[in-house]
Amino acid sequence: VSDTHELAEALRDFLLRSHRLMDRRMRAEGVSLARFKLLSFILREQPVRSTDVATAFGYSPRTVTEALDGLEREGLIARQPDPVDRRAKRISITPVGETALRASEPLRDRLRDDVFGTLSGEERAAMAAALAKLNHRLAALEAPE
Amino acid sequence: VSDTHELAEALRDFLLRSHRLMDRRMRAEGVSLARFKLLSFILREQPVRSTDVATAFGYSPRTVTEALDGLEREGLIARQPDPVDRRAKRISITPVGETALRASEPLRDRLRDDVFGTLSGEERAAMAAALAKLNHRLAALEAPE
DNA sequence: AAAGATTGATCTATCAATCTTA
DNA sequence: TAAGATTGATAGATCAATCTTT
Repeated sequence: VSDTHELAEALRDFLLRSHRLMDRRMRAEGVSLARFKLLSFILREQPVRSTDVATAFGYSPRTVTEALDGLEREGLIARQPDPVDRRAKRISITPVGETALRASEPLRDRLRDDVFGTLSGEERAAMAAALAKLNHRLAALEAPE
Repeated sequence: VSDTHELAEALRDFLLRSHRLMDRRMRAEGVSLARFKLLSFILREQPVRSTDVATAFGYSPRTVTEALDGLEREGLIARQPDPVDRRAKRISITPVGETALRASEPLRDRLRDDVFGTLSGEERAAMAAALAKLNHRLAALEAPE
């Protein structure tokens, strides 16, 4: 297939650089992008279990425990024993965590719009459609039974 | 700006998952995707310095030293003192490294074509054009003087 | 046996600091 | 002073193994 090489490179380049930019700026005024996403999810779905986070984000269990440890260490979330299942813990966001989340939200939105705003509505739609195809194909390759 | 949220999520989701897939499969028969890229560059440009690698990939110096340490530990590359600049080292690929690189190449190409092959030529071209715009915009934001 | 959570070892990446040489 | 390379501390992600409870 022609020209997939350059396309893949450009895609990876964009991810790496946009992630670096957003992370750097967001961290300076509150929470990193990765933490922002976790906190958003926890706020929306709380009380939530570790395994729910892993499923929702497609992360490995290890990644989630590690991330939650960090958030808990800084008092942004709390873990409490699940009253009905003694294997599980219920994760909730703290007032400190909610404040940090709210503080970072406008910056995140502004940066994202700054970047994606260079595309026209048609271009964004075309890109979304292409990504949907790609993600669908990827799902097929991941589970090749 | 409308619908940038879903677009950004889809993009991030695709990159995370495609990277995981390629890395898993490639590692099983040779080298990871990240190492593959480094080895390709070193093979093409050798003898090369650490700072050249950092510049070419947009990586931090720390990332490069760490990566080269790993490659050297497994005998895929060698570092030698630069004869004319005693601060520098010249990095070259070893026969073992070249073999590992060649072994992984077909797999990498096949996987990439498997994924991107679901898009038509027009779709790939549109996506490449959009990414070029995005990367250009990102560069402007990175250096905001 | 399977599910929920954690831990150990490792890779890829960052920032910030340091050391040597130019 | 600046450039080339390294090191220390840390974040974010993987796989594989373990421990407790269902």
